[in-house]
Amino acid sequence: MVRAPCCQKMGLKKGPWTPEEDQILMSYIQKYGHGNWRALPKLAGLLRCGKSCRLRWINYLRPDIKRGNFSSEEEEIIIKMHQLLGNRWSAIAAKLPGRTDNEIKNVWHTNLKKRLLNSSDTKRVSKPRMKRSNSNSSTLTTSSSACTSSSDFSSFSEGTNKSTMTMDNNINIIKSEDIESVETMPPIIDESFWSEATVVDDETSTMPSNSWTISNELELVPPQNQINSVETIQHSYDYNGSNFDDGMDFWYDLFIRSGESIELPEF
DNA sequence: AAATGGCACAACCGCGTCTTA
DNA sequence: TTAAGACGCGGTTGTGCCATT
Repeated sequence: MVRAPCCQKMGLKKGPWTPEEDQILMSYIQKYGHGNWRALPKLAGLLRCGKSCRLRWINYLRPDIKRGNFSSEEEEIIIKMHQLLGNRWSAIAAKLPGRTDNEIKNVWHTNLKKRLLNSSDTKRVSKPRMKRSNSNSSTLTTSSSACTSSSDFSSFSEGTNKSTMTMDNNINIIKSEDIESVETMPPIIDESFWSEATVVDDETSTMPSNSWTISNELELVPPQNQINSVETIQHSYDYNGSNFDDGMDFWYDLFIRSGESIELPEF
């Protein structure tokens, strides 16, 4: 399939928007809505491509855009969410009403990233991964491929040849060729895995020895009686999974409550 | 005062995903 | 089921402003 470039038509304007163009776009959308972005510029009388109009509206003209510097609270949320989600700017933006993904991305690259690098060498910044004790770590992958369905994970248990196996809620599974024994597979996890997870206060609760837990370092810790299993089977969180938003509120809450650990349901 | 470098922000580009016919 | 179009996202680039030399 051949994709026609968005702005292939000659004569379409590029570059900074003028106040007049802004006005035209704003009044058109306020009057008719944006509908079909591709058709919008023609209908509105703008010499821009639909993509450019969409971006201008979303990043600048929308009435609910919040202007001004980011508050320290907002920056804190961005940092924490970035630890959790990686460069999923739109997902991060969803947690900051009035802020756009582009804006957050800019703030991150020009400000927060450097600050974080300077702040501490020891503090964890990278994507958290499950603890692993397998020395053959180089064979493991952290694919960013999108999760598809929990059945993928089930089929993995049956010993397919897929190079990477993924499942809902973004537990990403390593290459099947790294797996030596099906007996060492972790239990199959379905959608209830996350929704049933509960937050446990470290101060007052004792973790059951047969439950998987998430440490304050956000690493998935196996139950003590399954420690040996994780020598051959490893999970890692897939922050780029396209279905991740479903469970994001849960993770967001977890981060906001940083310092607590959570208990996952028994498999 | 002019030149230069760095920063912040807006906008573009390419690609993956979703939707529709 | 599949091709085509539209949308949305993340990476990158361009540009203007400001501080420094």
